[in-house]
Amino acid sequence: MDYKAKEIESFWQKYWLDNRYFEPNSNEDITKPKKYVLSMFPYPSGRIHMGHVRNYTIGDTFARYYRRMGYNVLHPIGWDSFGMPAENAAIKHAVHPKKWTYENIAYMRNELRSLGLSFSVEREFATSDPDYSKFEQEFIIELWNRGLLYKKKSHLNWCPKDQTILANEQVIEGHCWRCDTEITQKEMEQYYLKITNYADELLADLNKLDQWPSQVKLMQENWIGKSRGLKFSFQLETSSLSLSLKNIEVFTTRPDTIYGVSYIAVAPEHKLIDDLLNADSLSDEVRNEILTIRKTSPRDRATQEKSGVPLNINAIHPLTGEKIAVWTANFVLVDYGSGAVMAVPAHDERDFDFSKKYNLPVKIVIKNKNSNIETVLPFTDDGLIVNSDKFSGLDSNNGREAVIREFENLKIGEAVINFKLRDWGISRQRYWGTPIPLIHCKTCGTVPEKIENLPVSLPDDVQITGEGNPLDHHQTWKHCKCPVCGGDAIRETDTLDTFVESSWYHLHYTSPDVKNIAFGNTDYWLPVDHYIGGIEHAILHLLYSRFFTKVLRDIKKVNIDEPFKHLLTQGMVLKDGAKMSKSKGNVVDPDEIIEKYGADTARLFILFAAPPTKELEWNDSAVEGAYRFIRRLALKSDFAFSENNINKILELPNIDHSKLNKNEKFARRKVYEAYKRANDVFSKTYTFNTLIAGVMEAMNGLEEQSNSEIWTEGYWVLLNILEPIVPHISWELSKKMFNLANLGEISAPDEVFQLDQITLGVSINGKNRTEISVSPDADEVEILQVAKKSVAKWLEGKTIIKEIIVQKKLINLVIK
RNA sequence: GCGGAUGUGGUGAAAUGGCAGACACGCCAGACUUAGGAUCUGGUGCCUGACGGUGUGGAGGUUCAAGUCCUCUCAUCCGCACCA
Repeated sequence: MDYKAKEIESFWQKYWLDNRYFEPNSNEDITKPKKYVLSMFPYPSGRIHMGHVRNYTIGDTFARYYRRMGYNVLHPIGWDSFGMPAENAAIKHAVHPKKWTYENIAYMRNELRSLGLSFSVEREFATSDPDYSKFEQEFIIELWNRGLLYKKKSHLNWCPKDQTILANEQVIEGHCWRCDTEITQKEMEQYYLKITNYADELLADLNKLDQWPSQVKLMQENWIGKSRGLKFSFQLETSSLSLSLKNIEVFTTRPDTIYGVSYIAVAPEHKLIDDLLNADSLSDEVRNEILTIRKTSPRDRATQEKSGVPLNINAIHPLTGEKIAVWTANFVLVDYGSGAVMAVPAHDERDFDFSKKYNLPVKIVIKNKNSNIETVLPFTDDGLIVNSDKFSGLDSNNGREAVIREFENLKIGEAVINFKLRDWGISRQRYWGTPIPLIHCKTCGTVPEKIENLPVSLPDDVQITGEGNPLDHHQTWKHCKCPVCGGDAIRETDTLDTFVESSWYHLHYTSPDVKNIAFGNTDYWLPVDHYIGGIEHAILHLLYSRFFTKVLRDIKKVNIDEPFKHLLTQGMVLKDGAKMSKSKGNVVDPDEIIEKYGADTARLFILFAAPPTKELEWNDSAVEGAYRFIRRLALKSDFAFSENNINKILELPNIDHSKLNKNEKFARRKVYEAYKRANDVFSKTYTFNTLIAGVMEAMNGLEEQSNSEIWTEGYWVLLNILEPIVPHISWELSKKMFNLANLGEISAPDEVFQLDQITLGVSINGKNRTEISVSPDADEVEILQVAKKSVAKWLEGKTIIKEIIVQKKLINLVIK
């Protein structure tokens, strides 16, 4: 048969669509086992790229495999369609974000279809659809009512010219990306989700994710950053001053170094500084220094040299009563712990650098346990406590507990747990996002919109210029009535971070009616069995969706703790050793590849060139190779089935294995080995490249013989294996030859794996010398006899001191 | 700096501690061809004329046996980056 990729592919794509072949069975009394396969949904940027092709091909391969194995498969797609690029396009090309977004979706939907991806059409949605916003706004209101959503002031990048907030990536070397104006920090009220309430559970439940890559779990663990330590206060010597603050609270994970404190450092934003500025007790020089640091963004501070100023005020060490100087320093973070640290320069690198710069005292309180080794400062490891009164002589571990107990007994401190994880800021001062469904009323305060008024939809009549927030300028949208008292009120003009939409879209796909129902049979469909996406989402998206799942569980919407059972993080697609990008000019356009070779070739190459988790190097001639293989598959089908044959073959031919010759037996074995390997790959290793190699070996084996029944059987099995990988050609041939009867489960006959002769390697002292061929029933004595004979020339004049036989593999003779 | 991953032919890559390089790309030689960027046959880690030797970033170690396990080290990539 000739291979005409285009004809075959468009025929089957239409066939699948017309027959609703990819729609899951949504009857409520579902008895079939299910699989939920999900590739991360795309942002509709305009055109698909090779990363998408890889992502969706991997997902599709799982989905098709499970369908073939008889599962009820949910394999949906949608669009993460809110976000900044639409507004950028609006600014640049004067096109409305909605128009731009939905046109992109229409185009990309066709691109994905041309790859033969088996997505459910009926469950597709875009997160910018008002129906989706409606459900999301309901959750947001619920969270507000439960106190999990709250307002807090925080600092944002502000462009004074455009009167707009800028995202970090819009700030280029401290200047606005549009107008190049120097940005400033502006304090504004922002909305936060209390993800920190779930910090402990998010950390602990990582242990349940046994099918996640360990490095993703580790990244999340570090991001959550749990640490245990001592919280206590230093009394301030404030006799000469009237300050509202009488003491400074600090947090330390090293209570064992408590006797080594030589100064205290507070963050420049610490309340104590406000007090001192108000009390006017600081010199102009110190005051200016503090104000300079305060103006510096946290990002810049991180790269600067450590610096600070003394505040000319002392604190009292709670155990020794010593006076300790209080400083402010640029490296102390205001929003971690209590915004102040006890500095132990001898045993902390930051404190050490700082003390060196300002000549502050350094007191050694920890020594290396091996006393022969001189202690090089700063010594930050655990060790033996010295110079610490009654704690001297303890090791760090015991010392920490002892000091904590002492503070707790004296009721001047306590053991506490701290997290690096901060609450999730979800408000954005942008147009193209889900409106936050809250209303500000002068008498009632901030109140949620009535549920029956949802969704709060975006107004279409806006001008997007990049200056200010269009919603804030829209008078008829902005002004409304208070849902509580009916008085004049103002809508919240902030919209939600798009990470909110992507935190629960996987749950919405369970709905058989995505426009009207938030969730379908969640108990049946959840969790997602295979989630496929880029490693770049290892922290934020995956943490937020885990969080959101737990929140929705707590408000009784779903009944699971973790949303994604198996996570497969795909590698990047490279060309010439670098990530494909326009600026490098190394982009390969999926549409062109499909046009030239067809979708099956693109899919086969992408799965064959590397295992899915590794980087994939694009190689034009290897793509040709993939194409050649598919064409060979089409051409050689003539050996298995004649097109003149009107009767299709509806069951496997009955082959008498014992009557076959060597090559025929070999071909059969290779075919069924490929089948076995395919099942292994889908259930354990996910290395589709080796599965394809197995199929190629089987094809090579078939070509070494000419028995047409074996060809027929070979095609029956190989098309079955290949269907998830190269669906179009597989359906085309399966239909022609077998009326699709081969696309179900297959059982491999045992006889094909039985060998007449087995080959064993013979080694001497571990070095491979030759190989022998024996009957599979040969006993050890016989095997050794043959083996020794085969290596006689190496044994001459030597004595064998050990004989090792590894079943079906090799013989190793140790000689002297 | 901390953490993680990866290092195997000319290239992409295979290999439950058991014959390293399966499968492909490329290359070489040949066949069929007016022609070949089609197809088919054979070859292809490196050194050597051959016997043979050698070989999985480098150095050690464990083992009858190491790409695989352990220690140290180098390189590349990725993530986090003052979290007290």
